[in-house]
Amino acid sequence: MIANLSITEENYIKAIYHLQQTDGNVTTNEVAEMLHTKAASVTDMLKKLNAKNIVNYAKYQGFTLSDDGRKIALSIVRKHRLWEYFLVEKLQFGWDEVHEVAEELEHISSLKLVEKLDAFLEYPKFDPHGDPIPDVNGKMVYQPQINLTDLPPSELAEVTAVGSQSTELLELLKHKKIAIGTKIIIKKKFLFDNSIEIKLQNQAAFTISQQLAQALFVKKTPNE
Amino acid sequence: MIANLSITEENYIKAIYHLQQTDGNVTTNEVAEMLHTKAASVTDMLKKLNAKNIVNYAKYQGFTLSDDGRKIALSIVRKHRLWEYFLVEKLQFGWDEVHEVAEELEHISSLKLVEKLDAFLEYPKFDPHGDPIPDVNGKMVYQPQINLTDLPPSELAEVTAVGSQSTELLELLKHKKIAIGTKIIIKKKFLFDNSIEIKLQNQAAFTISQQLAQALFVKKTPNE
DNA sequence: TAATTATTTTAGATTCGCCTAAAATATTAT
DNA sequence: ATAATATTTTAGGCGAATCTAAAATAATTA
Ligand SMILES: [Mn+2]
Ligand SMILES: [Mn+2]
Ligand SMILES: [Mn+2]
Ligand SMILES: [Mn+2]
Repeated sequence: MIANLSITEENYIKAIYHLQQTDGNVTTNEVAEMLHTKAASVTDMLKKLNAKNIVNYAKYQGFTLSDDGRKIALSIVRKHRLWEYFLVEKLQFGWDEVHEVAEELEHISSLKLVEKLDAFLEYPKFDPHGDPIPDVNGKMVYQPQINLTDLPPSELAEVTAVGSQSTELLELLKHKKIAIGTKIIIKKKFLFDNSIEIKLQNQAAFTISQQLAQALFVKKTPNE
Repeated sequence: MIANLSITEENYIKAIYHLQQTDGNVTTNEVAEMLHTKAASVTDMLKKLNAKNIVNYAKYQGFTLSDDGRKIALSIVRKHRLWEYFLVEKLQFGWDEVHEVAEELEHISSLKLVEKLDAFLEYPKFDPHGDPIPDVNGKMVYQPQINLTDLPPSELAEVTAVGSQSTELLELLKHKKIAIGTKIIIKKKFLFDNSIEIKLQNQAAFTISQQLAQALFVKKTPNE
């Protein structure tokens, strides 16, 4: 059951995992776009992963991860998010700076390292972007959250996650002083451009774009 | 000046660095042996590194690192030893378990990561095996130390470093309760097999082999 | 349904790191 | 100095991961 995969193979497996979270069945072009490579390269890799029983693949039909594939993907996601947590909490990185570094660290193979790191960090449940960290067995906390655009006006909510790790998004959030845990109330929705007027604690209300609202996930907070 | 080297290239550069510490001029076969590869592969890589001005190489003449090459090597050694320190001091690894993991971690490219890690560890000067950690500028503490075989009898000394990171050596040292910092006195040298009778604090004297003695480096301690 | 367009796969090359076998060069022994 | 041996380099090839261009298949549109 011990995998011994190349960094490239691991990156493909993780990409397929993330794509099938939203899409179900994954396509060649989606993977190519996500990994900044070409469709032909993806097909080559799919044949390899299929031969290793990591992916269920039939020509022209799309594909999904096998059970083994999903386990591997979860172990990579686990490492990625644990390292991100380490970078932010222990090394004082900004939450907008950690993704690229974790992209490398997630490929360090030592199992012992992951478990010791997890213990050192005291078994965190969420990474700095609000995404759940799988445990040793691949289990993670399900956080019931909704998109900010689906939050009704006047209800207090708390930011739980962001929809992407792009520098651009995180830069904007930093400027607007919005982070994981920030309390938010929707004041008004504008139908013209789907922009939303929101209010944070101890701050004047301001308006954010539809794009930004869609990138924010929240959970409703008991209005104490 | 930014390098962007493959992991393989980095491993060659580090190997050449270590070999030239003892040998001065380095040979193809030495590198091949250290990296468990073949002489022909080393020649291929030397051409590449020569083209990048990382090594001074002339056919059949042996080679050394260029100034650039040395800088690169030092930055890899710095990362390797910082990570080893991290693994032992923060994650509670044994000193005999960290070398292989650091062999991977040393290739993580983020400069910011190294500096933040160094700060987090409070700028350690030596790794768990007693080897000095280069600072950002490649400078490291010179520790005047001698081989245990050169220590005169009856002089109190302290173990400062070990000559290799092999599991076999570290296992033996653990069993004999010898570590970095351990105080040692030589009781007697046996000419027949160059074995040495030594005594540690609060322990009965025992004899160690020539091979083991050669793997230990010490500094003389003011006999308070 | 048939034609057009989009997607996916194959074919054929390229680069990197590695190998074995043979040739070139250097070293050592006679 | 010449021969034998050791070391290093070259020649030629292989697998992994990538690419472009062309062919195969699927999906969409007319
Ligand atoms: Mn990655
Ligand atoms: Mn994250
Ligand atoms: Mn290495
Ligand atoms: Mn070390």
